[in-house]
Amino acid sequence: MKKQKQDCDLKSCMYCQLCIPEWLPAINANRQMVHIKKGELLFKEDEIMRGIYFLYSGIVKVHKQWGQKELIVRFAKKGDIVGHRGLGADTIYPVSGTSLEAVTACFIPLDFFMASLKINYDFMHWLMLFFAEELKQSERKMRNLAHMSVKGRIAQALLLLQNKFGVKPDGHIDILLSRQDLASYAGTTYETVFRMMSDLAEQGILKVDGKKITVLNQHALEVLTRDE
Amino acid sequence: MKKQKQDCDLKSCMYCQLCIPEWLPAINANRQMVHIKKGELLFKEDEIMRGIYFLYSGIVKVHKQWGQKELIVRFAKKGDIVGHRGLGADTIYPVSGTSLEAVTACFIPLDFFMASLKINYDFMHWLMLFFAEELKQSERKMRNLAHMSVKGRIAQALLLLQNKFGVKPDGHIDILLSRQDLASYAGTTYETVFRMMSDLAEQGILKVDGKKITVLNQHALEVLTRDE
DNA sequence: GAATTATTATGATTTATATCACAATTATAC
DNA sequence: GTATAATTGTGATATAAATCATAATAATTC
Repeated sequence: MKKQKQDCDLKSCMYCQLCIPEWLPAINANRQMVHIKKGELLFKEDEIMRGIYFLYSGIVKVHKQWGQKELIVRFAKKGDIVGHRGLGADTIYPVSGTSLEAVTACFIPLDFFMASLKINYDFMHWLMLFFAEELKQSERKMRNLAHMSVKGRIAQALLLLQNKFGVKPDGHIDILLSRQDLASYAGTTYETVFRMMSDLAEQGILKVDGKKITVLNQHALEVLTRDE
Repeated sequence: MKKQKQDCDLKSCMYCQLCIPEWLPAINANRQMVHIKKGELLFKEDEIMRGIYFLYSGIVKVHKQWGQKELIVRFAKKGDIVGHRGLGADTIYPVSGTSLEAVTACFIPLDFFMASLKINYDFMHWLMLFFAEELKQSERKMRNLAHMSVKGRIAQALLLLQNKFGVKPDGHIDILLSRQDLASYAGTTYETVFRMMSDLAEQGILKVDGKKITVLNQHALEVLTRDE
């Protein structure tokens, strides 16, 4: 991972948008542009938190390990904040961030970030509500892992991905994931993902062409995510 | 649920501790004491958020439903904040709060609570870090549900309970849960909880006497929560 | 562009854990 | 203090989904 000074427009993330204008020069002086290639680590689970990242381009998967198995807790794209899960009682990253395609990000060192919070009420308010929203989503997913069937969780995962990344002109969800990543996101194995997706394709609910997945019947997917 | 004006010392929760002294009279004017009996709802999943609660006494389980099944995401005791999961993009409670024993709580209406945040930087900062910490814990549990065995999850649940509620002089964890509640906390069924606990008792790791559970070998439980 | 590595496809087999069933307690209510 | 409901204990059975195995593609790398 290389770091370099380089300009961004200072208005493409919530940090720059919500900090007071007088603070922007300070941000400019403290930020570092970070470039990583596809498949590289941006930050690593269990390591001491160095700071926060705001993504300029590319996609990052945020994941936790359990022995050989992983669970993807979130995907982040342009404009998103990542690394903030390290905040709290200790400042150890509880997750890793790995790029799925080449990533450019703005790195804010932890001490400067914490100082920013003291000055910028609006940003801290936003961050607090953002954590609240992520907690909601996390607990919804937790319940799904505990009680929903695998097919329901895969349906839910596809709906969330479509909602976050949108679709290309031809209709396929605008993110290309390996079966293994999809499995890690839905909390299952890639073999099971394969079987369930074949099944959904046969039923005409999905169209699957390699990594390009098109939702043909969104309502049917939503029904699969309902209880009972 | 009955509400009544009644004094508390205005210093038993983080809200009163971190708000500026000048704000305390406003808190005093807006808070409402709430009393509910064992097994009653304090707030209900999917309902519009009315406000936040701080517990004075009793224990509350915070839980989500999935059809007939439930998942307990957290237990709260004296001093703890509950109902804050309603904050975020919308203000719908994503969970229910049910008392496990008679509860007295301080209710703060949502609009006054939001106003408090604007005035009291220290409290908002604490709340933000509290959300961050809860998100960490939530995602750890999420990973456990996805990849850890049931026995590991039960061991983890017992360790968390012992850590939060402590032990009575005779050594048993200072919270009495039904097997079903323990199961809902560990993300399994009460039959499986029973079997696993019998097993752990046979191995001399636990002592189980009705609802009184004593951890005899904490290290052995911790080993069960490790990966591989 | 050949060689190596990773991903995808697919069936067979195993296993952990839920579900079902019912008796025995224990708690709660009237 | 008896009646009713809820919780606990325990074995038998079912099943969803993981694991194992192996071939077929596809994607990197040198």
